[in-house]
Amino acid sequence: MPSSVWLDPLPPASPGLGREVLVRSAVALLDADGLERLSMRRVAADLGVTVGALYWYVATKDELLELALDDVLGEAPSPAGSGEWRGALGAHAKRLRELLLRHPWALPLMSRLPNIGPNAVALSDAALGIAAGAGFPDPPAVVTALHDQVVGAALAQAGLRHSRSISGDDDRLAVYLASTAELHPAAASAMRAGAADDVAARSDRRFGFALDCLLDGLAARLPARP
Amino acid sequence: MPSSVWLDPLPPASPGLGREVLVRSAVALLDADGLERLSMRRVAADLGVTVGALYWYVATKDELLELALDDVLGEAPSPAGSGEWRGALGAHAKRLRELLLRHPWALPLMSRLPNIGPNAVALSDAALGIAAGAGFPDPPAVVTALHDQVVGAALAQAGLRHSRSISGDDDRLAVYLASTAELHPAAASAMRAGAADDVAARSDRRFGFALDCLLDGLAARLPARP
DNA sequence: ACCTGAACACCGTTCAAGT
DNA sequence: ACCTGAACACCGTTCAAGT
Repeated sequence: MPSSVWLDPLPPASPGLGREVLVRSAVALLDADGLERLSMRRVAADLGVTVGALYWYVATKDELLELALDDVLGEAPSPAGSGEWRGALGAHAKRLRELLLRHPWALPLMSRLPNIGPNAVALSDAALGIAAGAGFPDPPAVVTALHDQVVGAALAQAGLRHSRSISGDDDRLAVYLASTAELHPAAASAMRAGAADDVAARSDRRFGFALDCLLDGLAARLPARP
Repeated sequence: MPSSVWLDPLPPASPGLGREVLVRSAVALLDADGLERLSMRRVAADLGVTVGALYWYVATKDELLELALDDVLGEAPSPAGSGEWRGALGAHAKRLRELLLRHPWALPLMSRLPNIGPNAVALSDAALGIAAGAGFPDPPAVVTALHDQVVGAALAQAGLRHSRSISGDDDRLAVYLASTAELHPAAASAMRAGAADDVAARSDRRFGFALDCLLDGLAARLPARP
């Protein structure tokens, strides 16, 4: 029976540890060591407490992760509603991408957990408001298109870090690339370029390109204002 | 010291279990129960063998996951190079999306593992060929834009399944929605719609919309042919 | 060459018992 | 109300020992 933390009544403010303390510790550990290395026991150790104590504040590890996910989503300032829609939505997308690159552990969580926390809601509400204000007939479709591009780009960039970490000092990669280059030259040369050291800058450029294309396509579909 | 299965020499064909058997079992279990429930011990049980036996064929669980990821990537037929680029790239994106929706466990893996296997390479090589043939000055940028849109859409849809699974029978969701509707009416009504039962169809429509916008933007940037 | 059996250091979660 | 201590059923990985 799947559920979500956000559906339960808020716990009373307490003299004990408190939920926020758990979440702060979890986010810090997540940022430092990644999703795979986070364990309830590590959070407990970080807080100088026994594992069992955590279960007073949180029913399950997934609940804690839900809270951590929404917590970092709060880092993005709600986009300003004023000004022209294109700049506003573009800036919103860029801020969201930077947030996700700062907290890459949040990406896999979005496919596993509800993600209906208050900060997620506030974020998408603001974006929906901009799209509606611009006159788009289906604001959720617009926001989804942008959101998906951002998440996909952040996920790909997180994945690139792993390909890159094995490329520098390892010449087994060179022989693998040489072997694939015969059948698939274009992909092999793209991978070779991926092993270079300006990955972050190139990812930035490519995201900007994709975002511009998407916004152009959206603009072309905007009905004329009355 | 991170590495990848693909950099190691191929293991000899053997009379024993064989790598392919492990991978087939892993993919089947992954499809049935998801990433979180996959364990080496379950794979071993599925094959009627002891856990330790698996480590003769695979150095680590992550290696097995790398193999499983590339295995399902082989399900997508390489896009046909002939015909006009827009239809070819659009069909490619749609096939990739369907594949990822069939194997949602592959999505989080792409942010954690190298993903440089032969099927991944073949897939992107074919897409790069189409973009290059169309005359785009930077084919990787084109393929990345499409790929990211696909992955983001698939990830969001996988996440929606979780929000939906708690919504049907639970009226705590109704009170949560009511409470957020005051501050964030647009997002709340979008979430309410997300609880309806045509999620898959609406995700299909929205992905088609985003894809069309993106392709329009790309087409507008295509230099005139000589 | 391939596999078993048993061990090691971890997990998430539960729950009596303390304070 | 909050936390400890200890237990339970799991993990991934290693490795001697068997065949």
